[in-house]
Amino acid sequence: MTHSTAARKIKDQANLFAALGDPTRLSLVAKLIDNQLHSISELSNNKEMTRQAVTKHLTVLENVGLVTKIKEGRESLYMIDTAPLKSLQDYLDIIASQWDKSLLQLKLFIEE
Amino acid sequence: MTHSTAARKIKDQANLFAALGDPTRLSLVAKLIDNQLHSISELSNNKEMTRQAVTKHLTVLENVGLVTKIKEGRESLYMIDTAPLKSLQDYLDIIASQWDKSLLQLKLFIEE
DNA sequence: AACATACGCAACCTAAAAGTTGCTTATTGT
DNA sequence: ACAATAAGCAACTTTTAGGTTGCGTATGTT
Repeated sequence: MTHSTAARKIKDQANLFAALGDPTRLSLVAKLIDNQLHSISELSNNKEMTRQAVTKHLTVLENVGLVTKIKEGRESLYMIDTAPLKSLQDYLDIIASQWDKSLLQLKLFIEE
Repeated sequence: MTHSTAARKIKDQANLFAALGDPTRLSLVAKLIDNQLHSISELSNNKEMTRQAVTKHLTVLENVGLVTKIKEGRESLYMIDTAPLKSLQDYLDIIASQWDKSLLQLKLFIEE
């Protein structure tokens, strides 16, 4: 329940970035972006690593809310959730706007 | 010069995410966003870690192009570069739009 | 000249991430 | 019933990230 201090927030944000900070997980997101359900063994195909390794990566993505697991029969199906991605977009927008504001203030300072 | 295969691209992108995937580096970016030059020792203040640790984090940020180092006298001054951030924004936009497109196709499929 | 400040370099430690191997369980197909 | 497929669990190894300590060097200050 992530009790909301500023340090907590920045840590959550960092965890989200970190979840995407791995080539394997990034390619998993790319595969899942078609909005379909994908099983673990399907996602493990064409990867030069074991199924268990892929499972771990999927768990990392799940822990930050980027994917959801649905058990169906003997399969574990994963689907993407874009809400965290939108959160990241907002974060980057804030940084960018903050930067623009600083630039403006710098300009005003120089011209005064 | 990062010879541009698809694997290379996804790795670069992952490195960029990974660079932001640490609370310390995220707070460094927050400090640098004021568009001013900041020395290492200044950036090390109020942090419960050594100057050398901060230096390492700055190097990570520098390696992905998020900051630039300028040597001035005995000081090493860092400034932010937002180009990589914009690249990340573009990346997230692409993912989001891809997701929307998939949703549309799914809707069309269901309705046909 | 003497001292303090700012930093670089390199070796080292430790904890966590990434990945493997081996085994077990549950589900599906024949 | 039997074989094959899909996945979970746990122990283990290896690599890397994050951080410290110690020392040297350059620049600034008095």
